[in-house]
Amino acid sequence: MHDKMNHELNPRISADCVIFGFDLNKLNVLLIERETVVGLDTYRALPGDLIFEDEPLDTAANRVLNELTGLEDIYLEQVGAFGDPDRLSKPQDRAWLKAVRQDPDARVVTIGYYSLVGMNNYVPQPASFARAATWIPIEEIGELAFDHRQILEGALKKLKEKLNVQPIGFNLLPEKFTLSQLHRLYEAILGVELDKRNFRRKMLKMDILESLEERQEGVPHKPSQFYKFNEQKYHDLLKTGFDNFAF
Amino acid sequence: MHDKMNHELNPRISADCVIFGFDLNKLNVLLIERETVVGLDTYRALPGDLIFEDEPLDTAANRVLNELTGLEDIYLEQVGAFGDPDRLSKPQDRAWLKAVRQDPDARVVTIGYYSLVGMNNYVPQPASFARAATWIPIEEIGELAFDHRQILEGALKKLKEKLNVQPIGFNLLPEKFTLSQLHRLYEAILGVELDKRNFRRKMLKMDILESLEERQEGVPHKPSQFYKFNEQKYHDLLKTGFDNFAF
DNA sequence: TCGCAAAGTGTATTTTTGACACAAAGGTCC
DNA sequence: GGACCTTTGTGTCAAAAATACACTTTGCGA
Repeated sequence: MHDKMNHELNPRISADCVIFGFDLNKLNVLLIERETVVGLDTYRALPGDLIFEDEPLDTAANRVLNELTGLEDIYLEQVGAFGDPDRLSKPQDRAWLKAVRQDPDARVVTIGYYSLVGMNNYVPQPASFARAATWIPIEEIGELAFDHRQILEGALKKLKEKLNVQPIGFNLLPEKFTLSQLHRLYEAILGVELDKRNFRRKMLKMDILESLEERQEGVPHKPSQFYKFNEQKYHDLLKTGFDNFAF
Repeated sequence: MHDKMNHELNPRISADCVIFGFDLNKLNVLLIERETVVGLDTYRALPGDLIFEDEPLDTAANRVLNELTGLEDIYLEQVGAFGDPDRLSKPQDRAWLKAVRQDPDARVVTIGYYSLVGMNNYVPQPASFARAATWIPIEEIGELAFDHRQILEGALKKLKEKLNVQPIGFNLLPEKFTLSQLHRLYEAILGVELDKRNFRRKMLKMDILESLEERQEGVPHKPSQFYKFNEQKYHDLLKTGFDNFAF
């Protein structure tokens, strides 16, 4: 819209990111702790901040995420807009806003995003106003700042829906993984038990996994086979028409 | 956030509505024509406008929709936020904004919504800056104002997804309808052909329709049976756990 | 070597899907 | 009133998919 770049903050619009991670056991979410305002407890929060005036929304989400946690180049999927006029009105949040925002009373509409990352190859690097950035198991997440709890619920709902339509779970796993890990991942996300044999049969029938020579080592039980996701086969499958990814 | 009401416009955030209607034959969308700016053709547009400063997003969407088309008390589902910095930069749009907006250069992020209404019991009543409000068959919709085309595509995608998860189609039909009408509706939304017998079998097996005594009259062929949607049975079904609504 | 823990595997039954064609009803037109 | 047109409404069979279910294998540790 403007010819010159305008990297001022847009005081009315922010982006918040729900980053899911999987530690091969439980589903986690990346949360930050804000710099403490003296004399007040502070909630954990989703990484998020105001966008720039001339910045596309998803670019902003990525930038903000990077500034607060060090995560880079993540594919973010939009959850939606959250715009309750009272969404910033909890006392702790008001205090924090007064401390850091130019216009702490402004109404801000936020755009929620979510993504999946492998917890292994990423160590949170808090910066900016994030005093800490930590993976928290999803069942242990209590109250969050602002309406972040609501954004989280929305993201989780979208994630579940998506998982029944696209085999996105691989983004949460290391490149090599076992079928049991994938199985646990599906159970963690969907929040239900899935029969082991039926899960394996269906997953393998999709023919988007490649079994590797390698097997687990040093485990005190039968070592399991490693697999990797075959993106090529997946795309071919989509082209030839396939839709039955649900469990 | 504020104690006193603040019905000023928020110059940065708008709401746009994609209203789907079904004329028992084709899927339509409710579009408005803006007041013409002298000397310029103008595109059709989705009903939409800036929100108020203290207004929840969905309230705003409903208000705006009502002001432009007369539609009232519609359940609107969010499509998402659309915030490309260049989304208002087409020349026709710029001219129109200059004519009507206080701050025509402001960057505006819009929140898209969609809904389904019965075309029968509603006649568009254009008002405000809408010179006309008209149902347009979805295949005949050409270029739209701003990024409204993109919002429309997004809404249609959500609608399809939703239809495979919830039998929402009934909202588009009169209270009494025939299975053929419902069949055509599904085909219109999903954009595919569905086998008549298989469609009927599956739909009836859900046991959420009630067949009425009444049949069609005055049609030059075998008259068809009327049905109505049984909301009670539908909710019971959800409680006992059912998920196979897809076609 | 015994025990433990998780991996890995097959079958039988039921349910769902998909493909497919013809008779029934009512109006229209001559 | 009979021929014809249009849309409704119906059943079966075969293939595919879902579900339920239990025991053997492997490797480590004690």
